[in-house]
Amino acid sequence: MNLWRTYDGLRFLEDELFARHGLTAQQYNALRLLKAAQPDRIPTLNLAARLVSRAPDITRLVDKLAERGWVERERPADNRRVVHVGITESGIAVVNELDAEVRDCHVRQLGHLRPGELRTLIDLLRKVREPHETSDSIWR
Amino acid sequence: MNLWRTYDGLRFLEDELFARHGLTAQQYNALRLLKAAQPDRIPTLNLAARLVSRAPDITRLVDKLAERGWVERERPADNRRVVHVGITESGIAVVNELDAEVRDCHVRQLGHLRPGELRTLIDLLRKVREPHETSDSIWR
DNA sequence: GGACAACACTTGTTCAAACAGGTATTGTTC
DNA sequence: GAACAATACCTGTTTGAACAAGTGTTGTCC
Repeated sequence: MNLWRTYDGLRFLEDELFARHGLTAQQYNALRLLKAAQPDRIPTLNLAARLVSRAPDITRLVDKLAERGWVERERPADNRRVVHVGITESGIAVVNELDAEVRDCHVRQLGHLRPGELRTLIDLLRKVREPHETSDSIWR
Repeated sequence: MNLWRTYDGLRFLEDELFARHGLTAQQYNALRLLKAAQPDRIPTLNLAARLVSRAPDITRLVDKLAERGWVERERPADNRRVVHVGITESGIAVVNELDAEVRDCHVRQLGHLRPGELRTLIDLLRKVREPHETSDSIWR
């Protein structure tokens, strides 16, 4: 319950930030990952696996980003099952615009902790997660 | 992001548990609080303030609990603005039934941590939250 | 005591999350 | 090389979360 309450409190600040720009935290996260993967494109479900929250609805999440012209999809000829998703120039611009605001938000969220406390918290959270992550998770 | 990821992983276990009994974590939380307040009834918005997540939709949350006969509502004659919510016998029975399962779930979630680590985590999470809680919050 | 603000919800509506089941494509086995 | 399973998404539908605006009730100030 402590974890839940804390998450809920911090999330409120983020949600407000992202809502001002018309997107959700999860959508921003997807854009950020696609920007990091750039110039490569990555398969849809691969993207889903890297997101913070599990996303059974990844198709529609990408739909919404595509509608705004922030990502592009492509079905490669050599394997027409997968759909490769890549970020566009305007998508990169959005992530860059948000960068400073996100940093400020993190300071408001956690800036009152001493660096050592933050370190301990991160280590403890990783330890909490450890048995719950699958062996191939990028979060281990 | 560590907090988000950890919350998301642990929540999955809970959600599964509560879903098997046809309710959400937030609904269970409301029932638990009403049971604790028993035999008193508490005003709707007062209940909302005690919940873990903020709940602008408290009315419909209570609606759903009332539909299943787990809570009762009453509009007192001396102040017809408020609605007092109380748990019923069958509501109490549901919370009691779930009690053991919830305990097991917590063990699966956090049982691999040493008591000292858990203590440190709780203290750190409270410190993270502190500036984000209003002065009258029951979570300080 | 009548106007007006404050209170405590309630309702309408929109949107994202979740699950189940479906489709198109490719590997695999005999 | 044909059947069958596995892969990688996609779609239909339900449900909860969220915000904005509305309603009925009570305090308060002149």
